[in-house]
Amino acid sequence: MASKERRDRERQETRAHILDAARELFARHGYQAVTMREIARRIEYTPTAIYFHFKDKESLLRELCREDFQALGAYLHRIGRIPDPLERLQKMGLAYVEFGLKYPHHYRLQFMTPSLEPYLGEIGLTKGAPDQDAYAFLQVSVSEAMKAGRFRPDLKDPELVAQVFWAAVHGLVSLRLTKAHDPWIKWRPAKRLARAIVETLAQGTRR
Amino acid sequence: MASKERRDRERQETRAHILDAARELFARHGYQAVTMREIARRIEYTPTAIYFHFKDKESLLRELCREDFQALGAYLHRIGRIPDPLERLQKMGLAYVEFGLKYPHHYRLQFMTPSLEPYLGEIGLTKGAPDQDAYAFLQVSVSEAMKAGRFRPDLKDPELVAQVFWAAVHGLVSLRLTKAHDPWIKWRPAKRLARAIVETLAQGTRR
DNA sequence: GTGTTAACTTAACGGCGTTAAGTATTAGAA
DNA sequence: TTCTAATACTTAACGCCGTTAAGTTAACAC
Repeated sequence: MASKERRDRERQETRAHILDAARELFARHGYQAVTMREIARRIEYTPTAIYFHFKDKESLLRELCREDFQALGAYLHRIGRIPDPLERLQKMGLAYVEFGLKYPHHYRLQFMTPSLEPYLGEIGLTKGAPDQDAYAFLQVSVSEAMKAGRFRPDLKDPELVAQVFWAAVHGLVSLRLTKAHDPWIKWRPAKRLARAIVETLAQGTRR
Repeated sequence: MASKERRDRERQETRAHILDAARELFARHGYQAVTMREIARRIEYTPTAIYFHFKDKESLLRELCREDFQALGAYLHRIGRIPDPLERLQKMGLAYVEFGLKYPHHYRLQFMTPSLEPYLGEIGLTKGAPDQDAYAFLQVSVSEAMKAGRFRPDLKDPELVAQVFWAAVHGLVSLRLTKAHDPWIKWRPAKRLARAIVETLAQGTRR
């Protein structure tokens, strides 16, 4: 009957509850610091109940990460199709850094958490769809710039150039996240650094 | 009498034993995965014995890290004083990536482990000594290049440029370490990526 | 009305980092 | 030479953790 559907709905609701609690706690304290017991307490269930909805702590993480990758994809795709591919690449770089520093905990989970290393390809995002797969979007933009002859002639491999761009912006975000409060370093404002990086990349790859 | 010195020496020896065991286990399995009990087993003491020599697990990490920072400083300083500062910066970038990928676990501890975030300034390295403080060495080289008028005229802040260089090479190392086996990405060889990055940086900042 | 299943809870396991309390060995003082 | 005190440990335990086996309860199918 309809009761079956209601139960299904209720199941999805508690599932979502768990995810919400986990998301907030992970975001506030980091993956490692959060315990299953704490998540359970938050939603007023016993720890065991979570295991009825998720295999283990790591699958919680992966589920959240899947959502975050989609969010990043959308965030970058929002930039849209700026006609000039080099300019688009610069805007993407700025947006990437913005995303990373705006949602540091999401970013940590996605790109700085080793435990989820081998599973990224298996979390069910459609590879190559530019609005979901930010890396594909980057590749496409690099390829277009290359086809338009905007890069130095010795840069013939789009994948290589894409990886150079990605590495540079990721470096900025991840360094600032791990060494944010280190008195050893007198950090320049992130915005200025981001601009300097994307400009250097553009200048350095330009024909 | 002399027995005091012998005891001191013995104390240092077991201390070193603990550090050696910790170093190897951290390197093989990563900080989080290694337990104090395992370290103790390795050196045939009880777990409690470690606490006589070190405050807790994290101070083990910090002590090892101190050594690693010195190692990196020496590794880069080895490059010596190539007269042309832009060329020197490129060589430093390549060496940095080499170091990171050659000693991935050391690198992880130094630059990708959040728990040691606020203590970097307190681990007893001499700040500013170019053979110990790799960041100082980088700064000096950037400053020299700037004074020699090798950079674009709009690049007037040595600290900013140093941070751009660092971010780029760190991005390469850390991305490759966390996403090394991700089938999502078809990684280009690290050497080629490193060369492409330092060339792009040099081209992109050059006058 | 009875049996089955879904969605939980209770209780427990083995492991963790860490600490309080105890113990042998040694050093130096009386 | 005996006593005291410190050193370098060990034993036992605490309060956590992720996870699981077994039990419970309520709603449904027949």
